[in-house]
Amino acid sequence: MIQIDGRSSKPIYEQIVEGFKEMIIKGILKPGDKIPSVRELSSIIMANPNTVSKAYQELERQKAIETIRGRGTFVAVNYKPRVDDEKLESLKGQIKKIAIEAHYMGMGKQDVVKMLDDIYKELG
Amino acid sequence: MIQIDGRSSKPIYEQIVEGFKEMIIKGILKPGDKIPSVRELSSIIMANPNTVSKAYQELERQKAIETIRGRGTFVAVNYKPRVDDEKLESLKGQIKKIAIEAHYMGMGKQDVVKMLDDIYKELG
Amino acid sequence: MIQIDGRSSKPIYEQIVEGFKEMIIKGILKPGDKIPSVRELSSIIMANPNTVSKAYQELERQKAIETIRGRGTFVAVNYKPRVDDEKLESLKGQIKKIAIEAHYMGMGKQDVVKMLDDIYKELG
Amino acid sequence: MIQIDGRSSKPIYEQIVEGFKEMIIKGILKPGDKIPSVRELSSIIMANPNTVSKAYQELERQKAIETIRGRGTFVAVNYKPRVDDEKLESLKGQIKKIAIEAHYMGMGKQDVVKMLDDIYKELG
DNA sequence: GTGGTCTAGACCACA
DNA sequence: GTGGTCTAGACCACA
Repeated sequence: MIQIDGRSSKPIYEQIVEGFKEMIIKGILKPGDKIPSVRELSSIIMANPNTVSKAYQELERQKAIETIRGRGTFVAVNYKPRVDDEKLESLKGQIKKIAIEAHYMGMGKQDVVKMLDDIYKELG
Repeated sequence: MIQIDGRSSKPIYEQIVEGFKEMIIKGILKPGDKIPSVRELSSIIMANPNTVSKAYQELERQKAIETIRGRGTFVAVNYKPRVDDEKLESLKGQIKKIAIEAHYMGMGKQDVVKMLDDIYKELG
Repeated sequence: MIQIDGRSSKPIYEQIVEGFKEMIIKGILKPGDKIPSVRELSSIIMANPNTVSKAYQELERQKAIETIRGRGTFVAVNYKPRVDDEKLESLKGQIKKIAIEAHYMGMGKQDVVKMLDDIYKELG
Repeated sequence: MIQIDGRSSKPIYEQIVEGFKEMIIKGILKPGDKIPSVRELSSIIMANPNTVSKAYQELERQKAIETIRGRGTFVAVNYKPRVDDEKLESLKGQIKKIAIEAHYMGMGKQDVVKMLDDIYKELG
């Protein structure tokens, strides 16, 4: 299901959040699909339930998933993109960072766009 | 000179590193240009000297700047891009994250490429 | 009849309790009216019978409904308001919380009173 | 400083969140004021640092406070009310609940408005 | 020192 | 069983 890299500098809860969002975008998980309970996932990926819980709460805050009392947790059915000024600014900052880093690796705009192409192919 | 945002979630030392690299790419700083000493910069941006020092060490490790004993610190003159496999993988990961986040903000590939265009215009 | 939102953060049994009290205040349910049995309601709203039972017990404790052995459950006929000090304090706390939250949404006292007006119109 | 009631059914972290917002509204804490560090407050109110941390993160998410790296945590200076549809709906629901509960305590609209008056006097 | 992350483990309300 | 809350305690990056 979700691949967790304990050696990564990226926090586990963040890997979980991104992992689910990626699977949803790829269509591996569809709106309305049930996802594992906190306890289930924590035992699967061998992480503490609190860590998984933190990830789920973040995903719920972002409206990517929703919990239905007594039924479980599901991929949100009515996700509406939220255009948040602050988030947009953050995204721009991240892109700028990538452009700079790419440049320092000898890569120009073409190369970055190429990588972007590959990513989008992977995401389907 | 360099803009530091203490409110940002991005560590200050990282902001310094990125700030210098950005100024170098934009040509505001040219190879051979002298940059402020750790003490100078730390007093200018009101940051802990240790923080500035850490940033300079990172810039030096990346060969973006070089220190000449007794003379000061300078923008590296003969920077050679390094195509590090590990870094390339990290870059790809960052781009994927951006694609996913953009998607969750209702933005598709076109929009991301558009933002990339703007960034490259800004970097000149 | 009663609308239950499993996605709400509000417990289902609480939604049932509030739902009945609202219908009674609105006059949709009148003193002496029969209400569904636990089993009936639980199958209607697709909830666990234990959940409905808990709600009914709470409503009974508050004297809003009463069960007559062998006959069924009914809206209480002679409801007497109870001015419980503890409850009054709790109510005040809830109102304070609303005032604070409203303030943080840029709403002043006027706006809250306006909302209160609307609510009372809705309740009839 | 902040009063925590361990006997309350309201979670400690929520009491902290509300407590700060109340003090800010009352003007006891002003924009730019420093608030205790997580560790300080946790030792003051004798709660676990994690609990305080959770409260601070929530306050930061709500833009009520902000952390400046290496300087500490402060009451936000540029708070802008956010008019969130969902939050507005939730507020309405809470007000309705109050109206219903008040009614069941024999209190009408006038009484609720009176309580609201008192609250706003207290908040200043 | 300061906050962020994580684990282990407990208790509780809810369904 | 399920998620939410909390404690105790550890480790780490950052300043």
